[in-house]
Amino acid sequence: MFDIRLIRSNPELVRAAMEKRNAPVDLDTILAVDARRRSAVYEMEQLRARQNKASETIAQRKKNNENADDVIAEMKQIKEESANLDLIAKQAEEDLEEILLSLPNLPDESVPAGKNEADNQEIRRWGEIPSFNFEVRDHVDIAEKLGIVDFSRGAKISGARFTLSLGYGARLERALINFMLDIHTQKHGYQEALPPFLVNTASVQGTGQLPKFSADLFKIDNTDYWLIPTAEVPVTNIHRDEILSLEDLPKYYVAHTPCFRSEAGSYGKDTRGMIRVHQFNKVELVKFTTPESSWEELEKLTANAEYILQQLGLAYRVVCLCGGDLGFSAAKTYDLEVWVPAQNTYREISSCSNFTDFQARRANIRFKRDKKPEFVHTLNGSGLAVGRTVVAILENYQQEDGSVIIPEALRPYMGGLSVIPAQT
RNA sequence: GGAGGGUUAGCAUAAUUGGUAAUGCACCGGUCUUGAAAACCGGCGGCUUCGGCCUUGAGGGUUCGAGUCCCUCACCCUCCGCCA
Repeated sequence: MFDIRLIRSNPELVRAAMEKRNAPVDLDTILAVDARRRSAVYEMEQLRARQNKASETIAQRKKNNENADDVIAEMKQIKEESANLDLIAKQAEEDLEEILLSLPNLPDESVPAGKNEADNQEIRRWGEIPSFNFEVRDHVDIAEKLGIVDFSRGAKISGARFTLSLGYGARLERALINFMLDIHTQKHGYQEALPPFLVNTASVQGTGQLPKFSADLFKIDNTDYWLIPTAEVPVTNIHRDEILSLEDLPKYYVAHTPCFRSEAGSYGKDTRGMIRVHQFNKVELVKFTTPESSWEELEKLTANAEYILQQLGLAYRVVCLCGGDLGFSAAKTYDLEVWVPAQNTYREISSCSNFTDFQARRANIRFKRDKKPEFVHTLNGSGLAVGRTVVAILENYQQEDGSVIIPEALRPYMGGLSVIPAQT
């Protein structure tokens, strides 16, 4: 949520920031709505003040057993006047709120300018891209041959963009989930959370998916429940409408949940395989921090996600999203992109963002260190997207005979298995 | 699903027939003190055009006036029923 006072006091800064995002806004209209709202509210308050005075008089007279009919008559008249004013003021407030809720976060100064994905800035690379002396297969071929993912039955049970993992495929997902959770809880100091997968409208608005992006979400009919598109939603909302104490910060949570996405508008994109599906597993990292420490915490969070890829021996690069590619709520985002051999390119496997006080303002998450409560900063990042990690492992560790080597760090979680054997 | 009880500031607790939210703890500032504690004084939810306005789970209604009465909804607790 945007702070209207920032727009009032520094419209040029806001204008420049939104241009960087490639999402120019009509600040004059906003300021006009704000002015309208302020004068309407002021007018209404003046009338209220009269009302309160008269009301006091009535109470006083009644106490003294005096007649108050004249004042009551006056009050009735004021009431009629105020009904209309009240409506105007409320409408103006709603108008402004609607606009403010639809404004994206301000990008940080360090975010590179740019229109889209092509303008993102590569920060660093890690690991060696594997070379194969045979024709590489994509994860769909590999998985089907191994009998560990059944795409057609996934489609039969539910529809397109749903997968059914079986045997070692299901085991591999479970192993990855446990592996990631163990590292983040034991090595990186995150508290494990297992949140609800259905959340109410207030929660989805708190993290910024609503009201603008309802089309990306699944909604349960006849209820106020939405399927979570990421654990970010329930976990960030753990502290909605709360005031934390300074000693509570920073707070680290890690959660594994399935994620549900409608993928509206992605027709024709990644239609094959498990890169883009309606339901996938993800281990998510969420942080609540003080404003002054959030940038440092973003670097640490990103490093925590990278550590998983390093342990798995998967080559990746870190990319800083440019203004035009930045998500609605984020002030800055690093994407981790893992090497996908069959596509001969890097693909997103984690997205680590600092939301500054944007979500905290919407969800009313504060902390107290002096007199006044202040908004916390929230951050989150995938640590990692499990389905895409499976894709990366299958493709990067494939062997000519169709078998797939299990990365060493993962073997304890696979009952000691070192290779998913080829089917004969 | 049924019956009953509840939701007031960071926390905890008040508020005759409807008369305009009181108090304690915690916290912050001050006085006092070598320093601290205690005591005392002030502050202690949001907004403000500094006149004020708003705030008792949410939204409506009745009324000149609602924490209080009525309706709808959410959540919590207890019991009954059903259930993995």
